[in-house]
Amino acid sequence: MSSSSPQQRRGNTRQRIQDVALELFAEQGYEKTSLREIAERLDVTKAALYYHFKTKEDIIISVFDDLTRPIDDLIGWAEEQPRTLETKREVLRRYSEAMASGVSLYRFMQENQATVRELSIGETMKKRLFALVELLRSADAPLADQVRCISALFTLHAGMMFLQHVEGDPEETRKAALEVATDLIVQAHHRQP
Amino acid sequence: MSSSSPQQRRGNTRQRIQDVALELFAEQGYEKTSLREIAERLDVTKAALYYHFKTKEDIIISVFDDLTRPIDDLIGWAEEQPRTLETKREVLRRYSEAMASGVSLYRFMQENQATVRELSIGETMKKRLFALVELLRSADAPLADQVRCISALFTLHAGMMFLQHVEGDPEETRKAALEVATDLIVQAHHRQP
DNA sequence: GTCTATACCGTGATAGAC
DNA sequence: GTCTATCACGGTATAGAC
Repeated sequence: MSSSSPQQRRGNTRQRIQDVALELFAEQGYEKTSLREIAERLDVTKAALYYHFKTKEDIIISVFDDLTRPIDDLIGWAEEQPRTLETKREVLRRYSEAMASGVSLYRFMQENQATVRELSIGETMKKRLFALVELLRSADAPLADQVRCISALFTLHAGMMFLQHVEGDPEETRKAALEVATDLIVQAHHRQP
Repeated sequence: MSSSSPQQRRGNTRQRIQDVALELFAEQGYEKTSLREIAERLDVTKAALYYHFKTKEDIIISVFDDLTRPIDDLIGWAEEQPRTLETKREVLRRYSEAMASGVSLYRFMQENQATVRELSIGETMKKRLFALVELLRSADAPLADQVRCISALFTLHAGMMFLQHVEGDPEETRKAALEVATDLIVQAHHRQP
């Protein structure tokens, strides 16, 4: 018991910046959160942040990279599977779980789309979303069924964000959203050859 | 033909500020749009804007009030109707149309949720969304069916925003989204007594 | 290698002159 | 009704203390 005082000694500063930043970004929005505020919470100066990260954008990029690897893996896995209904169900299941274990980040992206769109992570996220839609939909299906696939994805988001504030048990709500989403892709899937 | 030159003479300045502001807010996001930029587009100074509006927030509030009256009317109308399936369908139909005729505003609210949430219009919008959900759902229905009602609303949003960039004819896409949304509330409705 | 002090320019906002 | 001047705060940058 020699070192390590009020706010932990060292080495973990970078990690602590990421944690605090994500928390505040998700709570108050990206632009409304100032670097000063992040620095004050950690009891350092603004300039200290610039030792660990080149810019404000860099902070959120690093968080994004760390927390969305599961989605990347999921897409990689799914693209090597046969395009069966069961594969699609599994994609939704895993996507729902991935979101649940990174709520803050997904809430941030949901509520700061205008910001994210101009950031470099915007392009990345857009590509992944398209990849997911591509995995779920059948190109020759009627337009309504293609909408169903996208709607399924949005339902999972809605289930996490909007519903969480209204109903009781989040986990139960997540399951319900997953059920509805699955239902949608089942309908869309069955109408194809 | 005496007055009215390069940029229209007068009296409509307030209106022109609203138009330009909404356009830029929807395009680049609320925070990324500076008052200087708005002023420059109109060929006046920043301070001139402050004659017409107390704050930046006041600008978007005024636009919001002007453009969301249809939703307010819709809710008022629906609350006096019998809670039948046909009423619910009509709510979705009109909501979809209302969004179509105010795309910029809805896109702004969709992509700047974090900002809107802290603004006074956030509370108003939240109340209206809840009112709409209340009109669509049946309190005693299973959780999954309640999710379906919310999902229906989100599907309309998705149909307007996300899909618009991907597919071809926006009007056709809107119709498809409306179809899927209607389908969802039909399912939810039939499972109640 | 980790941080502080300090300064730069752009932002929303205000007061007061024309 | 519109402008100039001025303000505090935002992200960013660098020099240098430990």
